[in-house]
Order: sequence, then C-alpha cells, then structure tokens
Amino acid sequence: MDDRIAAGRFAALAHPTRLSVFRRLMQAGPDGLAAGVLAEALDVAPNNLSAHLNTMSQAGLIEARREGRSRIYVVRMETTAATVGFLIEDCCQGHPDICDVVTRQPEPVGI
Amino acid sequence: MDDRIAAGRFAALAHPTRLSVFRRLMQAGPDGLAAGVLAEALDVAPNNLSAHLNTMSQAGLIEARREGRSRIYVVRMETTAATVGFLIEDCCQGHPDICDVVTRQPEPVGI
DNA sequence: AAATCACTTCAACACTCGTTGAATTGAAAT
DNA sequence: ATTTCAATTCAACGAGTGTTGAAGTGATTT
Repeated sequence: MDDRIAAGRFAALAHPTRLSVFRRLMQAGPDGLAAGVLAEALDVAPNNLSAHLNTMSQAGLIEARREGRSRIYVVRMETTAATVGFLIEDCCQGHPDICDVVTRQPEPVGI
Repeated sequence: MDDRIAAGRFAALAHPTRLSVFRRLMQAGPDGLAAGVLAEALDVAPNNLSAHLNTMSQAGLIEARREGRSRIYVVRMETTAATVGFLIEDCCQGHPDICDVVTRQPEPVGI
C-alpha cells in the first residue's frame, strides 16, 4: 500500500457526512444499504450524497451493486482492513504491549 | 466521540506527508521523534512540516514535549485507538465473523 | 551578550473541495 | 409509449487547504 492511496482513503473518511455513511454501511454489513435509504436516514440531499458515495467508491472503501431501481452500497472489508493495518503497522518498535489499545479492537457483539 | 471530531482526525491523516509522519511516530512509539529528524527523514521543509504537525496535534492524534532545543512528537495512543474503534463500531449487525478482517489486526512483531 | 540552532508563525498565493440547483440516465409501473 | 421513481451528472460559486518565503521565538553554546 502506498502513502498516497492510504491518504486518499482517509480523505474519503474525513468528512462528517461520509464518515456517518461509512459507519452505517459498516453496521449494515454485506447486506448494504440503498443510496435512498442513506439519504433519508442522514438527511442529505440525494445529489450531494451521490457525490460522497462516488468519492468513497473511487477511494476503494465501498462498492455498489444494482438492485431494481436502487443502488446498494457495501463496505469493502479487505481494503478497509488493509488501510487500518497500514496506519498502525510496525508500531512501537516491536513492543506491542504499549500500543495494545490500538491493535486490539473491542470484541463485537455476540462473542 | 462525535462524527465531526472523528472526521477531523481522519482529515489529519488524509495527507501523504502527514500520514507518513504519523506512521513513523507510530513505529517510534513512546520515545517519539524530533521535528527536525522527521523533516530530514521525510525530506519536507521545516515550516511545512511544522504546519502539518500542528494540524495533527490539534486533531488530538499526536502531542509534543520539549527536550532541549528539540520538540519531540509522540502518538496519542488512546485517541488513535478510539478513532479506529469508532470507525468500525457495531460492525455487521453482530456477525463479527464477516468483518473479522477488519477487527483483528495482524499481530505485531515479538508475540 | 552575541551567535547559532531548532522550530514555529505569518501573509499571500494557487488550488482543491463541498454544496447547490438544474438537467440527465436508468429502471419499473401504468 | 408515457409517467414516475431512484439516483447520478453537470456547471458554478464560495470556502477551506497546502505551499512558499520571510520574519520571529526559544534554547544552547561560546
């Protein structure tokens, strides 16, 4: 992974609207959510949201599939994981106890 | 954590120079690195780097301490962890096996 | 006290980004 | 075929961001 690519991914997350879109999609999982649903849920103008979704798609964070009239957006888990991993790579000179907080994410519900 | 604050943190990472600075600091751990060291290592103009370090400090991702003439910058692990955690919070509607890739970071060296 | 080193602050410029309204495409229903 | 719904594309404007060079601050050395 390149600095520029990773920076581009973070830029795609660096906007309140986009960030809340991403988190909703993260929560939705592989089912994803339609653009319209997102627009209403987050109270964003459809054209505005469309631009944001496009930004995130081009960054590689999400992808879309068509379903009837709707366009369903889904998080691309691999690239997301790779981006987070890149950020904290080789942390603390091999003393992982120090950056434990960062590497160990809270266990999701259901474990 | 607020959407705006988190977005601000990602914005602070959303620049190639800042991202590579952050990663270097992450790798350096609690010892941190002097601004001058970073400037030379990354071949960035000192005033330019200073602005970037300031951006990241204000976002809460790093902090500085004085040491003689130098200013030593260090990653704030808690806020970094909180930001990453916020991003992937409540993923996949409680089916964590799906987003396993994201939640489980690669084990650091030395385990 | 003067010189030097490390770094930051300031002002100004070009450039990019986000938002808005209007027009357009694409799919389903009548 | 025409209408309607879902969503995207386009053009344009204002606001914010990054870089640069010059000046300024703060700490060590002589």
